[in-house]
Amino acid sequence: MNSNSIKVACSNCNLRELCMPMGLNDSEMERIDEIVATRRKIPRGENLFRNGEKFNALYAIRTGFFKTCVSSEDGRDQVTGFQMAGEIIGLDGIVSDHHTCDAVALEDAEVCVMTYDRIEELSREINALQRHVHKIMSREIVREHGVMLLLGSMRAEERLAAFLLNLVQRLHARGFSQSELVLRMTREEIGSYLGLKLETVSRTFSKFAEDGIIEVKQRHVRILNTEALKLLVNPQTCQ
Amino acid sequence: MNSNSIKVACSNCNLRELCMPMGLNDSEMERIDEIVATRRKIPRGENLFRNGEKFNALYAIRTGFFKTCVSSEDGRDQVTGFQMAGEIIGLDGIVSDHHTCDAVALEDAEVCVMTYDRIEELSREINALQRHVHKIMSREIVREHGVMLLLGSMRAEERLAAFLLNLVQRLHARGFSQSELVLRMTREEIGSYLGLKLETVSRTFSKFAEDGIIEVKQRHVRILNTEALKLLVNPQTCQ
DNA sequence: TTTTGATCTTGACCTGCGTCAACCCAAACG
DNA sequence: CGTTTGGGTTGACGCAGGTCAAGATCAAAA
Repeated sequence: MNSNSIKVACSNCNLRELCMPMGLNDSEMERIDEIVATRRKIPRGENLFRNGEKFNALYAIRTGFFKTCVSSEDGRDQVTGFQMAGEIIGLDGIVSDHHTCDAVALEDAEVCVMTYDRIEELSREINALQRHVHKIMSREIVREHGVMLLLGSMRAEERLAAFLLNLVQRLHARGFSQSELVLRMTREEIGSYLGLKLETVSRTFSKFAEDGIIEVKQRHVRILNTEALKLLVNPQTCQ
Repeated sequence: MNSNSIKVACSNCNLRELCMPMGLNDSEMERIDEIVATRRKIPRGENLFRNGEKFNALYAIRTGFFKTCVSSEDGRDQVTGFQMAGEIIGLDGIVSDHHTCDAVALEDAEVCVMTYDRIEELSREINALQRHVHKIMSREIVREHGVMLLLGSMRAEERLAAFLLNLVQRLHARGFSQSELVLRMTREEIGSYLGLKLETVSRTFSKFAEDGIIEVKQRHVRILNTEALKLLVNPQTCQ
């Protein structure tokens, strides 16, 4: 019984509302614990998985921050998302049994490794888990719809405003400030995600700062006027 | 026993490889048939479902052609996909129990209504179905990654080329020509999907036609030079 | 402490696509 | 059979954001 063995259990993980189904009875909870085969630490800058690798597990982020990105054959790169504690990555691998994107840790991270076989097995027996898995995938589809809307129809300021609001909202749900955040990614990565060049991201940050909407010092951002950001994203509605 | 009653069965549907799992034994196949509760016809221009409506079923397209679109509160609109026979729509509704986008028939269509409760139930018992459902959702996630790459990093010509190639490829898989297609959507809908204005779509079609890559007559498109299109999408690679 | 390399900022200029407007075309209809 | 109407095309022009280049800033290494 080393110090790790008690920690590897969803039932006493403080992130369980984020990545596990709710309303389980004790025996179900016990079984769910079996899903997490092992933990894995990923130092900043390293890959959790790479495009082309064999898929065999989903990962629940315990600590740290990731980006996922796809790339076309000719080297074009697109960040498809930023993931934080409690979120699940690896869903892209199910369809072809191989991962189709890269997942890179943007800070030292630790993930729970959940083998897909075990998830399949258990979700046949525990209805709540089955539904939960479906919901996680559906949520990802809906999130991506939102990104498509952003990439397809918003201007630079709107994109960056939406991005910041989304980030603080998710951080807030994890107990962090509603108005202050530390960006774990570079301007270039933000730009890639938002379909902008890094210079445009930088300029837009400066513009927001000039307008008194935010304060920026390198990767530290303080939101001074949330309403103004919301207004930027939804010009007509909030007037 | 009316003429309809024999038709409502996946086991003798010619689209079954497209929307159902493979390698089932007879008794499993029989059970799968139960998934399709009913069929529904949607005339051109009508909605299969709308944003906000209660979710309770997924739909397999039997005939016809759909678009799905999301819209922001301030009326911005984004086409998130075009779906054809054998494809499944409605996955967006699972996460919140309500649909989060609109599905509109672009030509008279018929869908198989598969209630979600029944899918859940059966996929607990039939492993192949469970895996199939997961794969369908994962495939949608991967598809959307591709769209994000397109929207985030491609120029107009590249986007339209990728769009055309994707369409013919899917049509070809359904037994249609590799080089000829009839667009079921307007220039504006193509533009919305690709993050372009309809004028740009029209101009780019004309440009392709001038360059001898395609022939366009209204919504009829004939691809004269597939390689040129591929080259546009992947400038470096295919040289 | 200095050096180095990565990241970020800012300016000047350019261009791809959006905007606006006029016109064309074909199917639907009285 | 002319008219209407929704969709498509094309041109002229402007601008948001890309490109290129020069510094600034900061953290890690030496």
